This record gives sequence, C-alpha cells and structure tokens, in this order.
Amino acid sequence: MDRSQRSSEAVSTEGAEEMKISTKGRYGTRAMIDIAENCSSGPVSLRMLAERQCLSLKYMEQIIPLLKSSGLIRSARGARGGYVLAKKPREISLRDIVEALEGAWSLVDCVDDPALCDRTEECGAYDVWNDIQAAIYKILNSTTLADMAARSKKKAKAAASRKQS
Amino acid sequence: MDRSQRSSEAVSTEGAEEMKISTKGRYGTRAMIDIAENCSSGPVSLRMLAERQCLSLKYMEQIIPLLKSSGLIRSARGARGGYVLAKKPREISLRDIVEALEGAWSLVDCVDDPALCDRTEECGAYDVWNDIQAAIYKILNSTTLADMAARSKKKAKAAASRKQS
DNA sequence: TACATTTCCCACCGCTATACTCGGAAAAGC
DNA sequence: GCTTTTCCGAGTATAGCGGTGGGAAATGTA
Repeated sequence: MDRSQRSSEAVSTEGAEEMKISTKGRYGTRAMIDIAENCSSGPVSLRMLAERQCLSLKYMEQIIPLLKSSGLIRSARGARGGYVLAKKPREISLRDIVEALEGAWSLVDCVDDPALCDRTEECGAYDVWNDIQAAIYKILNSTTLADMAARSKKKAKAAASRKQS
Repeated sequence: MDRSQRSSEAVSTEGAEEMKISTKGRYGTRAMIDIAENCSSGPVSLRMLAERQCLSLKYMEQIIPLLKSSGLIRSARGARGGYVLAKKPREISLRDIVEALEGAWSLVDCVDDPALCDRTEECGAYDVWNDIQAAIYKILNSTTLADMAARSKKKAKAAASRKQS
C-alpha cells in the first residue's frame, strides 16, 4: 500500500455509480485539453501530461490510444516524442472525443436500434429517452476543443489573479 | 437453457454498455406507465403487468419496491392485490421515477460535489458536464407520468387503427 | 555508439454493478 | 382452506471499471 504516489481524483467507491461518464471519458477530455494548450512548443509527453493533470501515467497509456486510433491526435515515438493534435481545436468536437473514448453511445439501446425492442411503437417512454439523447448530443456536437481550452485558460488566469491579490 | 419462457427485451451482451439508463430505470418507468393506465379498475398485479409488458416477474418483484419506498405507488397484499399510484399522474415527474430507481444521480461526481476534485476551478470540461446534466434534468423534471401515459395511449390507438386498415 | 526517453503492446487484477433466478413466508380475498 | 398476491433474502454469472506491471521497439541526444 504505497500511498506516496497518490494519483488522480480519489475514485469514490460508495454505491450507485451507474449512468455516468467514466474516468476514461473524463480523463481523456482533460488530456485533449492539456494537449491543446501545450502542443504549440512540440509534442507533449504523457509523463508531463499526467503530472500536470495529476493522473496515473500507466492508466493514461491505455486511454490515449483510443484518441489516436480515432484520428484526433498524432504520436511521435522516442525521446522528445509525445502527442500533438491531428486537427485544429476548432475542428474537434466534444462528441468526437467522447465517442472515441466511450464508443458510439446511446442512452438506451432501443433509441439507436428500434429492432431491439418491439414495443417502441407503443412505448410511452421511448420519446423521452430520445429527447434526452438529442439534448445531450446537441451540447456534445456544439462544444469544441477550442471552447474548452479557452475556458480552461480563462479559469487559470482568474485563479492566478486571485492568488496574487 | 430453457428458452420456452422468453422474457423481456433480450439484453444485448455485446460491448460498450456504459453510460446508459439501466434496465431498472427502463423497466421501472414502463411499470409506472402500465400502472397509470390500468389501476383505475383496481390494483394491478405484477403478474398482469409483467405479462403485458413482457418482463420477468421475478425481476420486477425486485424493482417495484424501489418505487414503493419512494412513495410513488402503494401496495395491497393478498389475492386481488397489487399496486396503485400514490399520487396523480400529473404530480409524478419522470425525475421522481428515475431517481427512485437509479438513485440520486450525477453525470460526473465533481458536478454534485466539487470537493471531490480540486481542479474544478481550472477544469475546462467541468462547465460542459454541468450543462449536459442541467439539460437532462430539465427534461426529466418537465415530463410527467401523465404525459407518458397519454403518449402511450395515443400510440396504442394508432397501432390498432393501423392493424385494422 | 551508448543511453535515456518515449510510445506501444499485452497481460493481469480486485472490485462492484447489472440482470437476473430461486425458494419460501406472510397477508388477504374467495 | 385455498389461491393469489406481496414481500424478503440468497445466490449467481458476466462484464466493465479502474487501475498496475513488465517489457519491446523507436528515436532523439551526448
């Protein structure tokens, strides 16, 4: 039980964890924001990223490939290597990111594939699930990495000036 | 492998089940709609409900208590017993139902309890998670059981007339 | 050329939740 | 007294979550 190298956010183990964005999704988007903010001066290594974001390096090594295989980032191996964005921050939506990390997703299966449930024709709840999913996707689609990076920068600045005063 | 008594919707076992409304949530709301539609002529038994909705009786026996302990339905034991709504359909929101079934819920923990993550002050993603959660709750709050029951009835009628023609 | 850094790959692990099934007791109407 | 019903507590198989750990291969730098 070596607690000296505490990593990440102290995952809460107390009940009812269902229907959440997983750490994969959250850590991954944080990684994307971090890369967006730091890749202007060359590739960002996972070591630095994990340190800055206070995340487990080994765990990130597992998450990052998902972003790469979806074509959101590119990698450079070897010393001074790391990751860079594959597109402009404006052109990467949060939906791209979440979908890369958590897979194509639906709130309930029957919304995506009505064949799974022969009751959609008579189900009074179906429409609501559909509405909720649409609302989520609307936000996911309209939020870009550029938006989030800007927000992050703004917050950092605000925090800094608060410290100074 | 007794497949003679096929129940429910054939839970898909193929990957990526994360971040969904669970069967508890879905079956439970369907149960509520069914009770709303059928309790005018006396309590509805789980046997009938499960049959109509094509759900496992034994599984429902486990889900229904959640709705009862949250005060959404009342029970009558013994023969001719069953369940009735404890309030008017107008006064039961989908949020009440989902919360009874899945527990108090948040998309990501730090949205509900910022103490869990000391980075909310600088996290560029936090606001988005918050927005999404708000959008979901807006729909959950504004949808009532009466709405869903009405929709269900309308759909059933449409289906029937389609069959007739 | 040696070396440190970095991505990459694969295996393993404990834990918890999901989605059930099963058996039986207690209540209540007929 | 019999059947119908709720009620209660166990047990179970499977899979995902959230990691850790051990290396191999690439690639800049001294």
